[in-house]
Parts: sequence; structure tokens; C-alpha cells
Amino acid sequence: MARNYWLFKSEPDEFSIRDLESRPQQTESWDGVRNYQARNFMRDEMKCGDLALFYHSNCPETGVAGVCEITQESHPDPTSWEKGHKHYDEKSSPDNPRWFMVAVTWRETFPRTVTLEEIKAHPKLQDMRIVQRGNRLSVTPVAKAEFDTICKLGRK
DNA sequence: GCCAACGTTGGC
DNA sequence: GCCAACGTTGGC
Repeated sequence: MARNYWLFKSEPDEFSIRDLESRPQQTESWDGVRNYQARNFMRDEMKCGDLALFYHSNCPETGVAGVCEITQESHPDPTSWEKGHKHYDEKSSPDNPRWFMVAVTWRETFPRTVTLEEIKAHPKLQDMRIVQRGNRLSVTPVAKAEFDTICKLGRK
């Protein structure tokens, strides 16, 4: 089975690729996703071994900062039933979880960020959801060719 | 900080 | 099931 490719958005003030790199085993649960489409991608389609672009949003240099790998497939997100948690949802419970998360492991931080501006200007990256107006999904699928193109840009 | 775009909620 | 109101996202 071919692996799939993804893009994960995160505000670096909250959680950056450097944060992931410095976690134990360089691994962290991607909790807090509260959007059904993004949840369904994680729950139904992500497999161990899939690779993901780590995108920094809402910051001085928005763009792809590196790569991580899905190392644990989806399971219920316990922060969803933790009262007082920022992402608490009263309709989610251990018996009937509404939200799911995967775990990701750091793979590389690019020597330079591939900026949104650059992605928007690149002829091969025009179909990426990140360049489409008003796109707010925090987890999106990416084509292998797009993934490879971005890695090439980030590594040089 | 602004504001357009979007997803969700809830009254009807 | 419609849709207006609302809250959030995220580029700028």
C-alpha cells in the first residue's frame, strides 16, 4: 500500500516544529482538532508511515517548516472530555468519543521555511488547498508530487 | 488589529 | 431543512 501525504497546520506560538523536535522520542499527539473534515482524514485515512508537511500559520513567516511522520494511528482525543480544557467538548466522552487524534514524530526541519508566498508562486503547487482562498482546514491531504516539490525547496 | 471566509448553532 | 447569527481562522 502506498503511503499518503498530508499537511498539518499549527501556530508556532502554540506548537512549532522545534517543539516537536524537542519532545520525548520527538513524538507528540496531535490533539485539539475540532473540525469534522479534519477529524475524518485523521480517523479514516491516516496510516502509520504516512508523511506530513508541518506548516506554521499565523506567524511572521508562514509556510512549511519541515516534515513529520504518522507513528500512531487514530484514537480518541482525551482532551475532548477534560473539563476546563481549551478544547473541551461536552458532547464527547470516553464511551462515545467525538474527536480523534494521531501521534506524529519529527523527521526533519528544513534549513529554510518554504513560505506561503513561494508556494503561491510555484506552478506545480497551485492545487494545494493551502493556496486556495479562505481555506481553514488544519489537516489536508497533499499529493506526493507536491510533497516532493516542497521538500526539494526546503532542503536547498 | 482588521476583516473576509468559513463552519457551527439554533430558532423557526 | 433553511438560513441568520455567531465564533473562529488566518493572511495581511
